[in-house]
Amino acid sequence: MTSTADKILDVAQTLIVAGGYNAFSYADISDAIGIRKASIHHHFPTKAELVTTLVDRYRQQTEAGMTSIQQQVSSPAEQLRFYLNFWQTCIRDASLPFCVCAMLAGEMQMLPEDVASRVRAHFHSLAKWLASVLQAGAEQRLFRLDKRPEDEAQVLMATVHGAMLSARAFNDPDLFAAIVDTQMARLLMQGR
Amino acid sequence: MTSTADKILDVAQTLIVAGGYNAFSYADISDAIGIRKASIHHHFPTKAELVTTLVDRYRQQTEAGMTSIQQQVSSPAEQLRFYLNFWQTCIRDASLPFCVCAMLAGEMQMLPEDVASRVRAHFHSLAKWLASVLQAGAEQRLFRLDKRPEDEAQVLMATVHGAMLSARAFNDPDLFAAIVDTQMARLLMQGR
DNA sequence: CGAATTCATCCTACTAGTAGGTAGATAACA
DNA sequence: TGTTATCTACCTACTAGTAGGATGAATTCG
Repeated sequence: MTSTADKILDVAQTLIVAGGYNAFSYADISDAIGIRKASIHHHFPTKAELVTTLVDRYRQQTEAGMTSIQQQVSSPAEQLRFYLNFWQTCIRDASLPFCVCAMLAGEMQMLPEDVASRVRAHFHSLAKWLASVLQAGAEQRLFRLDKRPEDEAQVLMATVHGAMLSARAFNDPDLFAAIVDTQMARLLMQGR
Repeated sequence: MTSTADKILDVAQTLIVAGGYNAFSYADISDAIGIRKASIHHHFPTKAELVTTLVDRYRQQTEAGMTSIQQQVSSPAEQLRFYLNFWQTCIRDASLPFCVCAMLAGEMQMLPEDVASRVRAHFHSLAKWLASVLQAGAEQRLFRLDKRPEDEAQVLMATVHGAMLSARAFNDPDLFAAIVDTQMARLLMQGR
């Protein structure tokens, strides 16, 4: 049993992932969960506060996911594989076919500052996590890095987000896996 | 001297690039170019038609750009460099800090079908052009491709779009160049 | 115990403002 | 002259957000 506030955030997340900040309204949420608009305003007085809370929750879930990956598997190569598989699955079964923060990043200039700063923070922490995994992998001679782990992490992150976009543009979930797997293979020291 | 219709498209393009399909209105354009809303409707009866025309124009400009690159420089490596430099410059001087179609691709599900199909078409032709450049470069031993040119083109395109997103998220235009140059360097057969 | 009170949740009904779009008059132009 | 471009004025639907009341479940008080 989930709370009303959580249900509101769930619907809002789905709608944001589908079309961004400006593509959803309180009325949409109202219709989706069978509650009056005013009741949504009771839980989240303004749209900015709603999305702020939403991004906070998303960041928390992401952080938990990262920690979980690092606890469950020890090999940096497998850790990266887990991260990529997560999105591969999300996109394939259409459960979360886009990163909330990647979606919002495109609208950065139009977002309330409270939201924008949190989106930026997500990008920072994701880049940091990827860099740490890449660095650990490089130290264990699992990855071959041409540049600093931080730089390679930026490339990888961009590829992942771009692959989400391409999968959507081509309406082909498998394209995400194809792009990301190519990049993953390039990181692994193949035939060296 | 540009026509009113072109001025409308110019403003609309700037606004779409800033926040997507749902983040601009006829009133915004009206304010920007000092013309009444109704006059915009004279040129573009509906918003869908406006954006459809806009994407058509953008695709035409892109096509012309590609052709121009292939006429002016012969080396596939330089052709690719030209393409990447174009975006590097656009993003750095903030003239066109995002690809219109990449922006719209994120909102694919909410777009009018006429717009969506054109966005898809842009992705197809861009992927095709990149693949042809990569293939030519591989044949001339300028690029080292791990996979088929079509697959490598998809990776490259995703990286470019993802780099646009990152540059925006981090509010750092130079990040685009850093990401894209790393990927470019990887394509070139550097001492391997 | 039971009554009074607080509180959270949800509601109906409303606001001011904006969305995309239309009708019809007027002006400029070929 | 008719055609193209622009205007004023308006429409309906929707936007985020507010005011104030009904319900019911805790909590406090006599």
